[in-house]
Amino acid sequence: MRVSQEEKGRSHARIVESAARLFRERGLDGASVADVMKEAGMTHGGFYKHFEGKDALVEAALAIAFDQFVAALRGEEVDAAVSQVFPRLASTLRVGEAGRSEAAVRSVYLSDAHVAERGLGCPVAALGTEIARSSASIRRAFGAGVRRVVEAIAERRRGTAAARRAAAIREFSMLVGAVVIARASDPETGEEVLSACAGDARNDR
Amino acid sequence: MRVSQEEKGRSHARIVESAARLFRERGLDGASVADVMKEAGMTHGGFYKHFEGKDALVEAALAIAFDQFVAALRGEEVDAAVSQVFPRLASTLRVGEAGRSEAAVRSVYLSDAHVAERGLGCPVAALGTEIARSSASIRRAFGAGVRRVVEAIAERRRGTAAARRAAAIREFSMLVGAVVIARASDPETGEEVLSACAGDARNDR
DNA sequence: TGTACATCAGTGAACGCGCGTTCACTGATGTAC
DNA sequence: TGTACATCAGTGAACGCGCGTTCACTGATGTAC
Repeated sequence: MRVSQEEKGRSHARIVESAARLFRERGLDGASVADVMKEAGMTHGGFYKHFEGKDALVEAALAIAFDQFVAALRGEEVDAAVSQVFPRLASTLRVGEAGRSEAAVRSVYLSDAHVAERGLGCPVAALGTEIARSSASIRRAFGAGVRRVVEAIAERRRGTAAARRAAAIREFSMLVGAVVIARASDPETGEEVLSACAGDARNDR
Repeated sequence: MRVSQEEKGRSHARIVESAARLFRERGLDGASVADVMKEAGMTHGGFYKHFEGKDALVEAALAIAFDQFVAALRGEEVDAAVSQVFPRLASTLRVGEAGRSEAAVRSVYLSDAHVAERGLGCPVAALGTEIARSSASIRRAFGAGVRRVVEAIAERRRGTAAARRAAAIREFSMLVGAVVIARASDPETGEEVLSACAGDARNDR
């Protein structure tokens, strides 16, 4: 039966949010269109009234996953579930003070909560290697998300614009690598990697 | 028809090597058992004379992918195709001198050749986020590979054993993150990330 | 060393299954008058 | 404001397809004597 335009809008939002979580949890291949529609409280047939196909859903899901993640990095209001994954960022990171602000991003990104919660965490650490094999259009959307993340991290740093940006890229790369490795390894190896990356280089020299 | 034990051994090796390349190129889900067997010059039915199932093949493929990668990092003899991806490491990195040796690992890992050649490059950057969703047994094999890589990188550094190891983990995490991001993004974003990570932090301060 | 026979690596058809997508249908919504 | 009708969001069965795995079969290899 037909539903109202407002109801359709709400359905659309539920589909995208379910996709954003399920893709990060189970991977792009591991979450089917039917899984996403079921999670959104519908049956799979109606999906094509909202999207051209699965690839379009992936792009929409990536966009809101990056929205949520960047908002958390900026210390903006995020919904309750997301703020459970990035708690300290949401509550303390609005402070402009550079040193502490940088350290907070690192410790929250490498936290057990974030490593354990793929579905609500960083889309790069959740999906990176699979996106690399996706269409150019999906990779363009992903790259745009990466640039927004880099800007959010760079804002918390000192120095010239170029230096802050380069440092933010190096920091983000290390964080992504650490969480990817930790999630893909046995717990002991994972914990060693996380704690080595959580410490600053100066502590070990 | 039955073949000799030597022939079976050669078949086994061809299957594992095809798998090691195809899994890295196409992903664990993207490369089927039939694809791997075809690449090895056989039909899919015979696969189960060699492995219990696809998971066992994934473990064997990861083991030799890490073997090749660690050998390249150590500057040991590797086969011609692999040395095309890691050329400078194979030829110059046997030198024990720390500073230059570290820089060589970084520049080779971040090279265009490595970023472009998923199939023969670092298994972590090629498969990390998919392995994270695999069985505990596969993750244990992966973690063991990660530890071997960390040891190979740590050997090229100065300082106490613990400091070298921690620094190697941070360096490897950054390299993995940078290549994962570069491959998953549009070319412009990818190049910015690679060049920011190739430069040392001191250049931007 | 030769012979008879059991073994088993590899083939290719077949299996059940879940996938992305299509389609005829339903009935409430939105619109034209 | 009320009526008649076109629209279309959502349902659930069905599609073709490729997947991992199984199986009967073949015939060279390996072994027992």
